[in-house]
Amino acid sequence: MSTTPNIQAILSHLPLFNTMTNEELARIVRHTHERQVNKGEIIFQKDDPSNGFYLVVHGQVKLALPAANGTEKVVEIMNAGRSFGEAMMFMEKPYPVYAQALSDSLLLHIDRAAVFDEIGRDAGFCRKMLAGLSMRLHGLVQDVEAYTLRSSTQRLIGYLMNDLHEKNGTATVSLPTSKTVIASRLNLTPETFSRILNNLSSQGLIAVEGRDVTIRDVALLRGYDP
Amino acid sequence: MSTTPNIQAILSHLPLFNTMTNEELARIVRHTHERQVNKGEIIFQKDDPSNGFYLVVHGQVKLALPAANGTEKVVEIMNAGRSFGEAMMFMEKPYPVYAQALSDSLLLHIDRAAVFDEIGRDAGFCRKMLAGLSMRLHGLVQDVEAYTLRSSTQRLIGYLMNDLHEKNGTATVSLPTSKTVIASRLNLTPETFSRILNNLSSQGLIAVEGRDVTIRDVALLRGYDP
DNA sequence: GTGATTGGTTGATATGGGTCAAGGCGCTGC
DNA sequence: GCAGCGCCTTGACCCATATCAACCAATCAC
Repeated sequence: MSTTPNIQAILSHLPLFNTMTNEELARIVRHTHERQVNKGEIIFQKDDPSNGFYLVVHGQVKLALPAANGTEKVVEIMNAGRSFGEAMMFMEKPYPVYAQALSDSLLLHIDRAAVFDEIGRDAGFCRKMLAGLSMRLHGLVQDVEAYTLRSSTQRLIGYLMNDLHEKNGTATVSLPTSKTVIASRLNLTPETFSRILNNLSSQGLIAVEGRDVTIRDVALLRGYDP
Repeated sequence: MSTTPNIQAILSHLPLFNTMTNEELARIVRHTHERQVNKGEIIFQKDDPSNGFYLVVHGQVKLALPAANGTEKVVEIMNAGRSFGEAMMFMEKPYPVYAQALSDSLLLHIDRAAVFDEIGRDAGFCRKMLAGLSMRLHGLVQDVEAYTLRSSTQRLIGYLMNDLHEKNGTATVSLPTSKTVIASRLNLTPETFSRILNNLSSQGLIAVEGRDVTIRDVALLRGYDP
């Protein structure tokens, strides 16, 4: 017995699979298995070989690079609905990052074989995989732009802008995880992250309360200079 | 009359196309056109819409991001045989970078329509496109690692290591373009680039003569600390 | 040949963000 | 209730790399 939700039902709601016939989906499901991970658990290590890709059904996962003296650099924070590890499936290379659960999470792992098989049968699926990889690539170019061309304050503002649930004039962002992890994602130390929030607050541009950030004037913040 | 080489012949030697039948190739060729560009010429601007991808037949192209006060950040330097612009073809987004010829170059432009068409017919082709995108993605992750986790000296050494034509103990790298462009690629100012080369030289680890860098001891350089 | 332009080097100085250290606040466990 | 631990903040200081400025060498225009 298990609390297993219906894998096929889950997949059928995801963009990557939602145009598949039941028969196609069934083939995928046959090569999919669930993986329940606890907060802090490592999903795969850097340099592990890849034989499929993962989907976050619920929970939260980070991709990160090990850095000096046990520290890390967070590359991506992934919430429910996102997939990861596709790219390594198509190459003969091991994972260049490791994956760790930020909270208790339910993942699906889809075997490379099923994906390769389906690519051969379904050009639409192939195009979706291409689109997915293209999105990731685009995101990484944005990241490179941010890391190399923008100041720490600009990176933080950019992050808020992406995650904000735009209301009218005032907007709110709920940070999806700890400030330390987000700081790392933005290539900042927690200290600097804290100071920037503090600085923007004292200028009246934002208000911070725990993980909730209120943006007084979106346009003003977007145009912030230094 | 033209000095036009045979497009089909060129394509047939590239990994992406070399398993195609003549018929398949002919379809691609029908949607391919040459583009001769002079040194310094812009191939496309950031935010231009994409309707295909490019191949460098000969010459050299850089992808770059505009930065403050007319400067730029070089994202990638591409030599003959490389392709670029694939990812944007699969999304509804404009180019996130601009492309400029670093030397007089001959490019091929392959229309998105031909690619999409061929993806529908040839799963092998699709897999190769996926592999190509995956390689780019992997490269960008490496870049992110370099920018965020490594010192300027380590980035420069890493660059030399990738480009070296490994001999026995001693190795040689011929910088593929000006030091200024490579510096930008590594997210360094020309001044810092120059100083690092100088510094490594004075430690006897490398010898620099114009664009030729000789590495005395590859293992020693690879293990260099700061 | 001469001036102008491009690419590279060198030195002096500035600074953004990191590092180190200490302390606070709010959990969770018992 | 309080010990202990994560997470966050604050302050003092430091350092890697950028910036600014001057200059040199090679190449190019004509």
